[in-house]
Amino acid sequence: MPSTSAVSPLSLNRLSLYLRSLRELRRQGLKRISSQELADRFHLSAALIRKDLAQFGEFGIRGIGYEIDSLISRLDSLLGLDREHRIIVVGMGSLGVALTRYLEGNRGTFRVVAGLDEDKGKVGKQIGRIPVHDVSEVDRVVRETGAEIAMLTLPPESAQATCDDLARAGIRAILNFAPVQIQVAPSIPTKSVDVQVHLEELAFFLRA
Amino acid sequence: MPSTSAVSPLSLNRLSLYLRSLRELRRQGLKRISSQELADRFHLSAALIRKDLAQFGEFGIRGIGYEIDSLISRLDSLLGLDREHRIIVVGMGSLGVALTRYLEGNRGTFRVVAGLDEDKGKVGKQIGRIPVHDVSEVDRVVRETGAEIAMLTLPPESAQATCDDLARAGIRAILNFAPVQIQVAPSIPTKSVDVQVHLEELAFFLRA
DNA sequence: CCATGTGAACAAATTCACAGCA
DNA sequence: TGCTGTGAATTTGTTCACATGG
Repeated sequence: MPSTSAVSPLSLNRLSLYLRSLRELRRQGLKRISSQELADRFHLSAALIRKDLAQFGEFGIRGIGYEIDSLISRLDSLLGLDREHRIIVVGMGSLGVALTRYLEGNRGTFRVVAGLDEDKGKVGKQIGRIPVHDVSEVDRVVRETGAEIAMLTLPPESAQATCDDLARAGIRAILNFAPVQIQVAPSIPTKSVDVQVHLEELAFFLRA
Repeated sequence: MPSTSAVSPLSLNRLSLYLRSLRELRRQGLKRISSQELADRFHLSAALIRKDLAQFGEFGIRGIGYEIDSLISRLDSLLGLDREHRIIVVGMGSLGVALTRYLEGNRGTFRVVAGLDEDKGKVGKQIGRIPVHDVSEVDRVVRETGAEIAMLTLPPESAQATCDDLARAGIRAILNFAPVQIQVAPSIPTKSVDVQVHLEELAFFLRA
C-alpha cells in the first residue's frame, strides 16, 4: 500500500528516530534487524515500528526482518533527506550562534548558509564560515542562497513580523525557537521548540 | 472534580500555552476572558481550553468567563510554578551557554545555578554570574545548590553515562538536548528536545 | 441570558493478535 | 518456523452540543 498521503506528525517523528537507530546499528556493522529487536534496543514498540514503516510499502522480509542498509536508503528518500536543505538562522544571539555551530559539521543534509540579525554590530561578522547579514536583506539572502528553512531565534516581540517577511521572501519552512505561537500560511510548515513549555512540564512533576 | 491524577502531557503543554496567553492579556490590562475569546486570539480551541481547565476544578464563572488574575495564580500553583526551580546545565558548549543566558533574566521560577563541563579549560569560568564546575563534581554541585532539573547539552556519546551520574546525584528531572534516547528511572521525568528530528520533519514537507 | 462544565459522539493513535509469506 | 503486514479491539484525545448555574 505505497502512498504519499497524509502522514501523522507523530509517525513522522518516530521515523526520524528509527532512522537514527538504524544508522547506529549500521555503524556497529549489523546487516539485518527485526522490529522486535529494534524495539528492545531503543525502547520503542515493535508493532508501531511495523505500522509506521508499512504505511509506505513493504520494506521488510517476512520471517527475517529488515535489511538495514536498504531501509535507511528508503527512509532517507522518503523523508526527503537525500538532498541538501539550506538553512538561514534569523537572530544571531547566543542561541542562533549555538544552533549555527551545532549544524556546522552537518554537511550532508542540513546546511546553514547564512545568519541574519538586526544588530549592525553583528552584521558582516562570520560564525565559522557562515556570514551574518542584515535582517532587512532577507529577500536577497533567501533568493541568492536558495535557503528553504529558517530557524527563528529572535525575541518574541519581533518573531511574527519576521515570519511575515520570511514568507514574503519565499522561505518554505520555519523552525521557531521564540516563545510565541507564530501564524503563517498553511503552505509553510512550521514547528516550534519551546524550552519554557518543556521546563513547565517538568515542574509539574516536581510539585511536592 | 478536583484531582491530582494523571494529566496527559498534551494537556499539560497546552496549559503552559494558556498561561502564557493569559499573562499577555494581563499585561494588556484585561481582567476577564471567555474560552472563546482566548481561543480566537491565540488560535486555540475553546472546548479544549474548557476541558483542560475543568479537569482541575471549576475555575470559571458561568455566563461570564474566567478571571484572568485568579486563573493565572491557580495555573501557576497547579503547574508548580509558584516556587523557584534550580537548574544545572550539563555541557557548556555553545548550546549550554546559550541556554544559560536565555534563562538568565528569568529570576522567578527557573534559575540556572551552575554549569558543568568536563573541559578543564571551561571549569572555573563564569557565564554571567553562573559558575562552571567540573562534571566530576556533579554530586557535590547538586547537593550544595539544591538543583532539581538538569539540562543536558552534551555530545550524544556521553549523554547516557552523565544521566546515570545525575540520577545518582539525586537530580529530579532532566531536559535532554542531546540527539539520543536516554533511559532513566521512571521516577525522574525526562523530556527531549531534538532539533534534528524537527528539521527532518520539515524536510519531509519539502520533498519536491 | 450567556459562557462554563460535561456526557456523548467522534477521531486519532496505539496495541493486539493472527493470517500470510519467505 | 518466525517475522512482517494488517484488520480488529482498545485506548487516548478532541469536538459537539446542551444542561446547568451564576
